[in-house]
Amino acid sequence: MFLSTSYNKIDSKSRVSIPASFRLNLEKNNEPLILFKSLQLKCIEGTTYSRMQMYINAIDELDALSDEAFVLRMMMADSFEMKFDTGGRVIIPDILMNFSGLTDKAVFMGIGESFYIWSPTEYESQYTKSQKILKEKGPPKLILKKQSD
Amino acid sequence: MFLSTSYNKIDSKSRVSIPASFRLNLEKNNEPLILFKSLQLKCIEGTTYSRMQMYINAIDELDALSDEAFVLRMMMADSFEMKFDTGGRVIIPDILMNFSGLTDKAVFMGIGESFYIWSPTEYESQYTKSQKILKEKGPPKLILKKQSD
DNA sequence: TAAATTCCCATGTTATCCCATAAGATGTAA
DNA sequence: TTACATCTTATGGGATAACATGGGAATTTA
Repeated sequence: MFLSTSYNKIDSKSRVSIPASFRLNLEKNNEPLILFKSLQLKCIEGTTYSRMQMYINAIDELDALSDEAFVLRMMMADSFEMKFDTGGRVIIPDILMNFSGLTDKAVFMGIGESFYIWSPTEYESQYTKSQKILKEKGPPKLILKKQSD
Repeated sequence: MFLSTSYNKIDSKSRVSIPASFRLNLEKNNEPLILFKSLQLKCIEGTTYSRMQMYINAIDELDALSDEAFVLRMMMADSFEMKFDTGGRVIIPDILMNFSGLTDKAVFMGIGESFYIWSPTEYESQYTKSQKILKEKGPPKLILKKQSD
């Protein structure tokens, strides 16, 4: 599970340290890391190889000619399997740097099954927005369920 | 699985490098590479030998005299098993070059179980189209399932 | 024998590996 | 609590390997 927030530096080689707790989560499950363009937000999304595999399996379940399948295939084109160096860093592909507006600092934000990587300005504006919604509409009403797998 | 996007050059001998990550994916599963005309798009599709076998099996499930079976058989006729040179390149057959409008640059686009090869112009127009659909209809609503095999 | 194809090696660029350091956290004993 | 040692984490830079690509020699085909 990916939780918590941290700021890390992106160096001149586009290298950035993935937070240790995220790395540990991947390592203990023996999962490669996949980064991809978020479909709804201006940020990079990180998740496990096996979760990405679920998205791919979902494509075959859809009508091959549908818009949904088309969009999902394009999502795969904007997805990348990451390799860690000995210091726990990855190189962020240019496509993802440009899309998310990253330059020299990245905000890592764990959201459970995956995590977001934002530029500091985008992060702050989205965070402010979420606080505003929370204040106006109150906390969401949830129905909690135990794992069923 | 095939992920990510990359631009590679097609030289005067119709040679082109298959992206290293695609090659590795094939090698580690000991799979030959098959290229064929896409059925729905103006591009070449690449996939594993065993996924092509699944298409062939699917034909047998159809009415042998149906239009669908006819189209699929024709697709097989335009499919080619590729041989790699020592540098990881293949020679794209003329039929596929002409069909997809390829000249001197190829865009490789991983879409999960297979990948597309586009001319840069065709790629850009299709990519733009997908972004437009995403914006208008929003991200596809999926129910992700764990692997069942 | 001319043309095309296959094989092999050379090269520049880029990514990957490896080592070093500094800041911070954690632990231990006075 | 303070002082010191140890471990982890983030980060910098240089050496090395991998990749994409060009070109030529050897081999095949017509």
